[in-house]
Amino acid sequence: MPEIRYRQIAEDLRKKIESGEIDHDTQLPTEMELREQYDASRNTVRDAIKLLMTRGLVETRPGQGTFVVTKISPYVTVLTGEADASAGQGDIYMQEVTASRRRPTTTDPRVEIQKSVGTVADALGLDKGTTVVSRHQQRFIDGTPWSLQTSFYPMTLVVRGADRLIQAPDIPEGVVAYLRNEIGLAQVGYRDKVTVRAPDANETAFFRLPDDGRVAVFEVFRTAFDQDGHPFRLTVSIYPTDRNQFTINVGKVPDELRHQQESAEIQSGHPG
Amino acid sequence: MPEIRYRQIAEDLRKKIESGEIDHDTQLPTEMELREQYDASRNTVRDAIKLLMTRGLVETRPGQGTFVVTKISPYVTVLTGEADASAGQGDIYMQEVTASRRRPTTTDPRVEIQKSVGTVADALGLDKGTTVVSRHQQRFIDGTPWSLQTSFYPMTLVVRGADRLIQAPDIPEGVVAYLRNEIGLAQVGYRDKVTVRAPDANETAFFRLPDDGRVAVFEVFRTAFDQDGHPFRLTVSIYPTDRNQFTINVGKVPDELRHQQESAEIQSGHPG
DNA sequence: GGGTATTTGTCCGTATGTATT
DNA sequence: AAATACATACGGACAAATACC
Repeated sequence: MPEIRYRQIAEDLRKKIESGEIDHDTQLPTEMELREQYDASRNTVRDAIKLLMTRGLVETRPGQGTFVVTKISPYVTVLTGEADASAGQGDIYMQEVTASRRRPTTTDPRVEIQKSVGTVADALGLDKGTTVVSRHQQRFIDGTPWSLQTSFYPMTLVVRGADRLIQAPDIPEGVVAYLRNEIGLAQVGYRDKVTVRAPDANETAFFRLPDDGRVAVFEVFRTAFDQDGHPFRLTVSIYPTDRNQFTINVGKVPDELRHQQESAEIQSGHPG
Repeated sequence: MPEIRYRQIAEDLRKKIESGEIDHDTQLPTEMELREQYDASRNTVRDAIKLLMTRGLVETRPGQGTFVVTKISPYVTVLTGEADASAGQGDIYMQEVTASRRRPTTTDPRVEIQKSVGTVADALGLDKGTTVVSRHQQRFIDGTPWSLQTSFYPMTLVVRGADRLIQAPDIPEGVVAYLRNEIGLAQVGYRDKVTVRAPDANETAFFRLPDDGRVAVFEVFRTAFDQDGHPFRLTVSIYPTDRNQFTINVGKVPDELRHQQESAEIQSGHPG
């Protein structure tokens, strides 16, 4: 154990939190009170609190105090669906297994024509700088920001006749079904790559994350393949790690009986 | 943009880093130099550096300086293998697609008899407190800590004849193959749940992570099901998020041609 | 709405400790 | 042993956000 003051204080507070002595969503003593309790300076107490913050145990609210964070029941996304997913609701082809009545809503896609950068060109098997169509959406669950999603398609698909990719703000039957019906392009499989990184400024704002990099985000790259084994779409989805989890089913698995924990809590909800 | 001094300084440094003006693995100006450059106090400069640290852009080394972090090429783990995985090498049943010559090594399992806690009992469909066998392993790639893995089996499997679960330190043909041959229990599928959380003290030490909670860990729960649709194993695997990534293949996907980036770097290697 | 007390956020200066070269 | 650079700890001052009257 370190003899360093602010770590000792943080350790002591951590124990009190995890033992339940200080309950969820309740307030810690103020910095002045802690300063007296531990006979340390206010800055040292603040260093201890900062440590607990990066560890995700507490949060501070200016003008109010320091509070033990409330765990929110996570959104569950199943990454293994049908390979030929004709899931039907526009670009939302990832199936969601969530608690009862949770329902995702989605903004209309923002459609752009772009030069493909390295990552996109790489995944789609194109040369860097090739023109691609991007369709960007914000997704919410019960009104709270859930995910940012951008799909990239080679411009050649539009040339081949799928012109609604760049026209229609929304494609009700789903892009996969549309491409199959319109130009005979079928999705036979996809590959997901899941990584974690710090959020950028846009993501921090949209998800209302703390503006230091404490809460990381999942970055899911989904590359879809057609009947010839060629990639024809890259979808990049971003999810905050503090309220999301993924499920992957392989082989024969029973349906998930979702024993919903009673302690289901309202979305944390900084009053701000 | 905020008029807050330490955020301005952090922003300015971030731009210089991301524009490449300060290259990877090179040193930033010292705190004293930054103090003069920005005409701020040393503490304010340090606040800026702390912000860049939680965002994972720089790292500090006492006695040396502040350095731009070097991204390390990630270990890639494929979560979708064969449902009846008889993968052959003991408890390592997750297939690894990694750069050339990377090879995992594994410690002998530490075998324990435990009372199942909530999570384990839940996943295995047992009552809380039921006896289970746990087999814990540390896994390395090229000698660097890669993953911590613990598998839980109901004690009833041992009663049914699979006594090497509690005896043998290692089961060369793999636990799945052993259970099939010994007691006719076949794995027909599994379900993975992937979450991210802050590391605990053990994990921080084993992975040699910074001792604040900056670097989170993946927590992968794999529940394996037998031919009757009953869960018979829970495996919990921990991976640091800063050097791991997961791949999920669904449907028909081409083999991955791993265009290894030339910039492959040695493991970051805090000299500590 | 306004004013005030409370609480955290920012910024400064200084001193001393610890790790590395 | 000495110099350098970051880490810890203290104290003080003022700003900003919030709650309450």
